[in-house]
Amino acid sequence: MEGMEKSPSAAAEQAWIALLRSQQLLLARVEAALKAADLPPLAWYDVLLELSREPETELRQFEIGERVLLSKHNLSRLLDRLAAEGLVKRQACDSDGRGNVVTITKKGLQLRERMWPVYGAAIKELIEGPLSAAQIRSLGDIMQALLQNLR
Amino acid sequence: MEGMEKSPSAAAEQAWIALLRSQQLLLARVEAALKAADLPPLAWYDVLLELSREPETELRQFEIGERVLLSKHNLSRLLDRLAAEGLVKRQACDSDGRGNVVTITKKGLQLRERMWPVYGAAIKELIEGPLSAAQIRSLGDIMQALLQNLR
DNA sequence: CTGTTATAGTTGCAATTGCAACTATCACTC
DNA sequence: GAGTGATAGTTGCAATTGCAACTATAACAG
Repeated sequence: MEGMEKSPSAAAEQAWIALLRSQQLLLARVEAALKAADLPPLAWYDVLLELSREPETELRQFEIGERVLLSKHNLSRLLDRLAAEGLVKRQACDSDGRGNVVTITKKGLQLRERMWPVYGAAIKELIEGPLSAAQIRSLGDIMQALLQNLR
Repeated sequence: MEGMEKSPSAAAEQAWIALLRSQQLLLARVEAALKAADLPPLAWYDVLLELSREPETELRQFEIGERVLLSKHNLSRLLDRLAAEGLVKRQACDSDGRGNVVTITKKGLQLRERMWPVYGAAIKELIEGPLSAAQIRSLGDIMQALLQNLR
């Protein structure tokens, strides 16, 4: 009764564990690189990046939350910090009295630009270093497939 | 001057982002599955698993830390919780007066066994569901390569 | 031995996260 | 337009994490 197993195959288990570990270590490396350069954590970058895609456009808070995968209360307080640093501006939304719209400030744009070289270099080293171009493509495809499955 | 770029290629960046996102979502799914079954978080499983590989053998605290990728103070307190629940036993090490040795209890073994079906089913669904056998092999290989690079 | 440095682990404190409860507005139905 | 349920966001509180300082032992050089 092959297909009825509820446990994963050995290959899947091994891949899962390697995925878990490497992700943990990769993330730690990136965070360490940012910290070493006296820069804020990755979560700040993510939010700033989303906002800087179209710097003029206001984003609703929940839109940011969807893109960055942050729970709303969590995002609420992250934005508190970002706003306190003058990196974003949060205003009441006139078309929806419950909500806020958020825009990035000049200072926020600048910070994101300062973060990117450090972040980018880390990605380059950690991904392009050990992997061939074919592997990178393959990694991208596989991760996309995993993501599809999570919708 | 192609090779001198400090930014990652578009493919590498895309793969990185997909990796980041999928890992985040996968982990959330697994944790949610455990919680839904009234089971403790994944970190507990990891520690219990390492200890249950040879249930008779005592492990030094730092050995657990190495295998589970947990900072020492973090592990120290996680073991506090596990010990408080009677899942592990922590004793002074006689061959090294600074250290502790940790063993898993019957109750700890039983908990790990109760966790595995839930965890395993989640892995099966999340990894084997969307990926072909070849992709799973490929994923394992790629993650290994990334890990190698992190030594 | 004695002094120095490294290792194992714990603890206090601040920052972050997760959860549940709460407020306010919106959208929809009757 | 009053009532109901959903949505956007905030807040309080407890649990977890990260960091730095601390204790105690070990290991090693002279």
